[in-house]
Formats: sequence, structure tokens, C-alpha cells
Amino acid sequence: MTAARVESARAEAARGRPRSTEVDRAITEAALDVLAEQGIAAFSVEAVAQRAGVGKAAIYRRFSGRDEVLAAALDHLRDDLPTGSVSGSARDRLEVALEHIRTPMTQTRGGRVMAQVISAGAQHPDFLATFYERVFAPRRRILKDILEAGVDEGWVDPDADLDTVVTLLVGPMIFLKVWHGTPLATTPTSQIIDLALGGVGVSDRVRASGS
Amino acid sequence: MTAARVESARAEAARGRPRSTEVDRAITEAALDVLAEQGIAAFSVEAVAQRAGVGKAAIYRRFSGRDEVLAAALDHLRDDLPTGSVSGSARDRLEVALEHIRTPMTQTRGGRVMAQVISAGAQHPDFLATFYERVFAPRRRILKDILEAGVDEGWVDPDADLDTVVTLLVGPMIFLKVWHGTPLATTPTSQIIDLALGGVGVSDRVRASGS
DNA sequence: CCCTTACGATACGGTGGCGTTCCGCAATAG
DNA sequence: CTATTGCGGAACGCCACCGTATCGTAAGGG
Repeated sequence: MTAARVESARAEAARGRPRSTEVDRAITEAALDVLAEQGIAAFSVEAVAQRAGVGKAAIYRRFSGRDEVLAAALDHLRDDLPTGSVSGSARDRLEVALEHIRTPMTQTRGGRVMAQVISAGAQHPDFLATFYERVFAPRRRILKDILEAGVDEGWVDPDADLDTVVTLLVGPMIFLKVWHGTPLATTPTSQIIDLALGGVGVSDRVRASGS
Repeated sequence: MTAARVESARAEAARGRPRSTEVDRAITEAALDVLAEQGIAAFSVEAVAQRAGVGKAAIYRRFSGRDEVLAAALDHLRDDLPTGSVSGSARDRLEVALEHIRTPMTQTRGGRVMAQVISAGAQHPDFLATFYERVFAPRRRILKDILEAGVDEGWVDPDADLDTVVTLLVGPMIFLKVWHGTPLATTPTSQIIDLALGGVGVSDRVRASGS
């Protein structure tokens, strides 16, 4: 948005020393590091600049302020997270996909950033909404695709509401409050209970083939 | 702790104007309000004083600083949350208990404070640990008791690990990261999958009796 | 009654991040 | 070579909150 305008203005006046792509990279990296380690509260332009070994001016030359630096960092975050696309049986892919949602949360930088953003979501719901679209929704889609394959293969109840099943699976990893403001938050508790108790498997073959 | 010492010191010298209990109450209330509405980042002594319609001195007379005000407010929070003790069938009690975990999260002040604390937990793990003991653990205990009753009544698989079942049920409402640092975080994903797919119910009676 | 303490309000210096601006030097285009 | 821009570093005034102190007033206890 503003970044694009600045960029085009720079393009027409292409004289002088060009901006260092290395500085670009250092800023983004430092932003993610600070975010992951210090949290959003400590996320200041000064902190990013110091971490990046860069002058504040270099940052303000690129971004209008703290929030834009933050947004740019989150854009780069997308590539920082595993997608969970693996081969194997649907059951295996499901487990891998779930692990790829769960593990990064505490063990990778991207996951820690994610946790911080979700935390801050209590104060910045719109930020969280964007994050939901870009990060959570695609991962939910992956899980649902796998479950649909599971229906074809006969180990998932065709009558089950797969969106609810996804919520059930992802649930132990994510606060429902994260989805506050999305349709998912309307899933009734009784439905979750029924699924957890009744189970989605149509026979014992799943449990038998489990670990 | 420090509050107790101050209190006893005040007791031996019981002359002069006594402290207003109304001011006590106003401070605690304002602290919870600020916490719920503005978040931990905005939780300052000044903000609480202004919200309470109280001088900063009145607060510093009672607490050593921001953190103690915060701790005192969280102590009062315990009574602010529903416990979920209701009569009825075990299945009904289970649903009510889960609703009492889920609903307050977004709809009551206590729940919003809870969300803020959980958010801040990424930065203050010890705070979160205390909160887990006082708020989460008792609620998990309630759920487990109900499930144990369910085993006796025959609608819960006696072989199921009830702690995992509790996690499965509470999961859609709470981030696993909340439990980071507790034994619960070690539950393997495969186990959650097996339970979600295989289900805990031993027959179709649960699904038939559901909504 | 009067001594003591609490009260709200206000002011204080200190600190830290903000966003801006300048410096002297480096790098590139023309 | 020279004009132009980017660079790190440092300083600027601004503002919010900190923790403390000091008002004049209010409210109890001995």
C-alpha cells in the first residue's frame, strides 16, 4: 500500500545509491526475531533497528512506522511455516499435517511469532483476522481435504461434518477465542462432545491401525 | 505476602482515619476492568487509578507497584468465574461444564481477563503457571470426575485415558501452548487422532441421545 | 476534641520509546 | 568525476508512565 507508493516514487528517480537488499533482509529477519523472542509489546522500531544492526533512519525510509514493519514481517512469515504436504496414506498425512500445526507453535521461530500474534489478537482483532486468512484457513483446508479422502477410503463417517472434525482435531492446539469473529466459533459444544464420544470412525480398523 | 505484612503493621497502629473498603473495592474492580478492556500492555497504575476515580497515592499505599495490583486483581478473579457444578445426568453436567469453560472466554469480564492473562503468558510463563493451577486445573478435575462417572454408567470407554479425553474436549477452546510447561503438552498427536476417530463411546447410545 | 491517618489532586524528576533530523561516509548512476 | 541517494550513528523534542512527594481536606480513634 504505502510501501508500493514509496517504491514507485523511488523507481522514477533511480539515481544515487540504491537501497541495500541486505538491509531489507536484515530488517525483516530482526523484526521476526524480536517478535518471537520479546513479544509484540516489546516490538519497537528501536529494538528492530538495534537487532538488525541498522539505523532507525533506514527503517523509517522503508516503512511509515512500527505497524508497517510488523505487517511486513508477518508477510514473510508465511513462507516460514511448514505446509504439511507429504505423501503416504491419508491417515499418515493427517498426522503429519496436525504435527505441522502443533510442533512449530513452540519449537520454531515462525511458530513462536504465530503464538505472539495470536496472543496480541486479544488487542488487535483485525490483525488476527488477517492472520487467520493467511495462515490458519489454508491449514484447515489441508486437513479437510485429507478427511474427505478418508471418507472415500471408508475410515471417516460420511455423515460427519468435516469442518467440525477439523476443529476437534486442531482444538487441542488452539484456543477457540482465536476464531472469535469467524463462523467456526458457532460450533455448539454438544456437537463437539458427541463427536468426541461417538467418534468419527465407522469401525475398529482405525484404532487397530493406530500407533 | 507483602500485603499481609502491611496489614499487620497497620493493625498495631490503628489510629487515624481507617482505609476505605470502598476504595479497596474500586481499585480491584477498576484493575479487572482495565485488564479486560485494555489488556496487560495498557495495565498501568495510572490507568487503574483514573478508572477507579482514585488517586495514585491510594494505590501505592496498598501495593508496592503495578505487578502487585495485577496479582491482587487476579486473586479476586477466581470468584468471578463459574465453576460448572450442576445437577443432572453426567452427560448434561459434562456439557454444562464445557460451556462454563467456553462461554466466559469471550462473554464475561472474567473470561476476557483470562484471555488477556493467557495472551501475556507468552511473556510471563510463571504468571501463566499460577493461573493454570488456580483456574484451569480445577476445571479439568471437574471434567475428569464427570468422565469417571461416565465410565461407571457405561458410556465412556473404561480403557480410555481420561486426561487425554479431557484435553480432547477442552482443546477446541484452548491453545495447547497454554499448557506449555505442563505435562499435558506431551500428549502425542497420534493419540488425539485415534481418540477423535475411534471415539470414546462404546456404542451408538451416546450419539443417539445427543442433540 | 484533637491527633493521626486516608483521601483526591497535582506536581516532580527520571526513563524509555517515539518520530524526526542532522552528520560524515559509502555507493552507485550518469 | 560529480550529483544523488542510502548508510549507521547520534541527537532532538515529545509524550506516557513510573515512583514519590506535597498539598488541603475528610474521617475516624483515643
